[in-house]
Amino acid sequence: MINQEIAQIFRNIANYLDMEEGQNNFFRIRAFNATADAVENHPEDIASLNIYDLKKIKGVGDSTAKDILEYVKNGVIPYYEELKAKSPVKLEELIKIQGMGPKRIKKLYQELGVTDLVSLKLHAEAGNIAKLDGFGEKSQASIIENLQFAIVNKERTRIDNALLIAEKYIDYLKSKDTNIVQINYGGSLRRRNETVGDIDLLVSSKDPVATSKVFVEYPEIEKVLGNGDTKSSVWLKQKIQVDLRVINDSNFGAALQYFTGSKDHNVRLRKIAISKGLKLSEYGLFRKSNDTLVASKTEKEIYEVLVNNYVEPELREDGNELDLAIDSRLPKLIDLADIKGDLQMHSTHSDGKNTMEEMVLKCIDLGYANMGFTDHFGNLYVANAVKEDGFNAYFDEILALKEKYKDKIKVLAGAEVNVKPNGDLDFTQAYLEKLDFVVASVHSSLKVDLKVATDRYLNVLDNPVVTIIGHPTGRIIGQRPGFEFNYVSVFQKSAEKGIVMEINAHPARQDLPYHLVKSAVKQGCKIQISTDAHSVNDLELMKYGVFVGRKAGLESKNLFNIQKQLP
DNA sequence: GCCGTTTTCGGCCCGACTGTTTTCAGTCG
Repeated sequence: MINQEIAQIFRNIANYLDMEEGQNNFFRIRAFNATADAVENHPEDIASLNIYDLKKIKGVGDSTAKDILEYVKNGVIPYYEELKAKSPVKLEELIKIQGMGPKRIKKLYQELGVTDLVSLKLHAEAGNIAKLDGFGEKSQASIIENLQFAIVNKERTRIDNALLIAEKYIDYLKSKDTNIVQINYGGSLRRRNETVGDIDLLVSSKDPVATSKVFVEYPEIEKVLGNGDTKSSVWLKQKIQVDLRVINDSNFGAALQYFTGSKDHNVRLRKIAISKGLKLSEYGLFRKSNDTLVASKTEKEIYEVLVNNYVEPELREDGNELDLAIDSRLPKLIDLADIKGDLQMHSTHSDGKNTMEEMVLKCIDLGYANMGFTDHFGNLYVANAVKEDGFNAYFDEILALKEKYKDKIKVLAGAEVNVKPNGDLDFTQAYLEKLDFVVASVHSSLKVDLKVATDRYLNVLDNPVVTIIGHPTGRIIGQRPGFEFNYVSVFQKSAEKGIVMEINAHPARQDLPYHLVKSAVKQGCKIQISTDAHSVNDLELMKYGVFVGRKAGLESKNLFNIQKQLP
């Protein structure tokens, strides 16, 4: 995904414009920032879009669409290069420092000749900054302190880590402060995005000041970034920012709605409010004519007044979900209870940490109706894959467990078979035909062009033993982008052949990603959510796959039911 | 620069916090 990279460039452009002398750039600056947000939040890789699709993204217009195409083609945006060349200041590195914006950077350059982190440090330590108008001792001290933070790269945090951090923080707050009435996290974490930039906590409290104080006393804090009566921010040792808002309990719903976003969703919802003679803010939904309160206590009331139906947080992205709500066509989203089995897991036969029996017992614990072993098959050296001579030992153990636990769970014999570059399966077909099901997964030749990747899948789909395509894009979040293929033609063919697309629930994969799940379902594919567990504990990662499914609008009827396929 | 159910021009969100002011500018979300 190139989105983040391009978004950052548009932000930098906005910041350079903000530094320009006397120009009235206010709205252009805002437009560039809006484009940056739009690009960053767009679920598809924008490198794969043409000019028409780019311009369909709200916030991307003629000029920025051309910039994006230029960047994808040549790796530079000429206008940005011009701005950089014209400016003596290394804005990109200075702006990373908390509290430094375009105006201050400009002033420091004009008065002291600060152009980069080195000269900034020099002047701060020499005490020159405190002498400037608009700066003081505190600003100078904070610059010195924050200089070390500029080096910390603010990477996005994977949802599983963010969720753990948020839940732990909430537990701490609840245990230390009895003034708290309601507490929840909002933002992209609540919308279940695959990664989050920061964590937003929302609290209603009988004593906001006391709650804010408890918030900044959390032992995991590395640095308090701000601390007011109703709003505070901290940077944790886990390298993630957490923002707190404290509000009245009577408008908790309105505030939660507001702070859950997304921005696009909220903008559209506010417009709907206006069209009904109402106005929506974090303080509630009000009648515009006389400011009387219409709703604020719960999100549900607000949504019901505005769009007839409650919209689940996972769906609140581009605003189109509001049309579905108005027409009462929202999907009834799956939840964890709809998951009846797990069809991708590994045991000690390949690279798993637990024995088959330990895995079976855990799946019984989880209340599943079925489970399938899918140890690696083929020439996957790193994964200690099962070879032809190991097949019987593998298969017989599953048969024994199948018999032993037949009253409690249906144990299935499967395999995760490696797909060769040409789309053939890397195992003797006659063995595979004995299995209950086969997951075909690509583990190598990940860097191929679209045509090769598409043909590879089209060939896999012709093999009658294949039941499920495992982690279809091959991506690892934060490490590698995965390969692209012609989604529509592959999904169409898999729907025709009754071959199922996987949502690999492992938080490092979340593959298919939600926008591709949408596309697969649109083409008629069934979806299987599996954990790809390599240990007993990994079997509990299922919820992350359910999050992806919910974001995609998945209903239980879209889920694969292997029981129906078996004799 | 972007946008449009008042559409090709004329609008474009705003409030909390901080540090510096003595009523506000800059930053941030």
